[in-house]
Amino acid sequence: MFDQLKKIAPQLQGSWERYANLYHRLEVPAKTILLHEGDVSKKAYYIEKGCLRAWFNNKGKDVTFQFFFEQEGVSSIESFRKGIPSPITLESIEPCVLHWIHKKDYNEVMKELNTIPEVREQMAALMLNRQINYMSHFMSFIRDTPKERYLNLLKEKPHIVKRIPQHYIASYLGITSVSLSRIRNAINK
Amino acid sequence: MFDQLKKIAPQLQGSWERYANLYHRLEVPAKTILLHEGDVSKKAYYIEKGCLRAWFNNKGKDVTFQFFFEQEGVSSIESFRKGIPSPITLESIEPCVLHWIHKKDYNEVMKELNTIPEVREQMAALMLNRQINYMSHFMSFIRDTPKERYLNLLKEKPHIVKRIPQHYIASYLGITSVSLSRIRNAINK
DNA sequence: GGCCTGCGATAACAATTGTTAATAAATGAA
DNA sequence: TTCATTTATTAACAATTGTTATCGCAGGCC
Repeated sequence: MFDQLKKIAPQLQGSWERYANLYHRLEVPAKTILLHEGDVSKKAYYIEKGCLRAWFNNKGKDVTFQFFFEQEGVSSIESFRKGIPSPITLESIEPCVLHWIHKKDYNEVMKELNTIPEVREQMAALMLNRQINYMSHFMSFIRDTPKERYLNLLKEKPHIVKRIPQHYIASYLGITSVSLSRIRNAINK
Repeated sequence: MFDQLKKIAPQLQGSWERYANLYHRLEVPAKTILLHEGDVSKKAYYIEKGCLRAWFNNKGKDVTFQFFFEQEGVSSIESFRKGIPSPITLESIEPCVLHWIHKKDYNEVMKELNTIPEVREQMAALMLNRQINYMSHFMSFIRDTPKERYLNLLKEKPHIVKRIPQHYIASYLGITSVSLSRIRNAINK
């Protein structure tokens, strides 16, 4: 779970085990809600096995916002870090093996890690990359047609198309499942 | 230019003037390009007066990505911070009074500021907020219709609608200027 | 003033997407 | 296995948006 950080800050030696003990293992079936839209998030998750989606309710329909897979950390970042109501729901798509940490413990770990300049830089770089990812994802929405977005997804993130039910992908692409079905049909010709 | 930071780190007293001297004043007419798509950014700008837009070329048409106004810092963040070719062009919309700083100097200032925990926290919070802004902007694209996005813009950021030519706003909303004109016509009834 | 350019509105038609509904296939649980 | 639920496809029609082109207006520049 801390593989990357261990390389950067080996001087923390004994601390890693202590950190790992703050995480709690959790197995959940598919379609389990881990955080409800509107609630304040107190837990951050790490995915050992399975996948999740973040979605929100829009006029009675659910709109999928993002997917998460193995070896990824998951939270409603604004809710978890700022203590405000979450704009999104977190839900398992497949049966999952997760590890969660309480906000209180997470903050303690971060406090310690932040004393190490190398780790701090690494964290800042991670945040920058996350921001750049959101920006380029957003750019594709004002640049490309739904058909182009689907073809991009097939090329750039085929694991999503292979693993995620199509109607979730449709709303992730900003279209209806009917329209995605038509687009797929048009491509196979 | 450092108003916010002065409150957080008054102990830097004499440094502010030194920092301010690293900035160069620059006046430009409208439609001046400050950074070309594909070039590596070496300068970050601060807007004293006027406004800019970030746009990129898509199949011969330019697509506006973001607007910037007075008292805002502007750069192609991935190009400036990571030294990679910029995915966007920066261009003035109105005649502007700008202040720019060279990357080398910027890094020096940041190095000093990063030694102060309070400033570091403030910077991290700023980055977090930027990311949250991009996320919620993106959410509006998979949630709302073009008409709803325009109505949101009118409500949330009326200064953009008042000040920016309509065809730039259209591509910012992900639609053509013809379609935006139709939407405006439909609203006025 | 006269001219050019940029900007916005509108029309006509093509293309795409949304909506609703019906159906079929796949999946999962008892 | 059987049954119920979920998921994907297709059709028909409505609504929206894109494309192309024309027109009028206002601002800036000579």
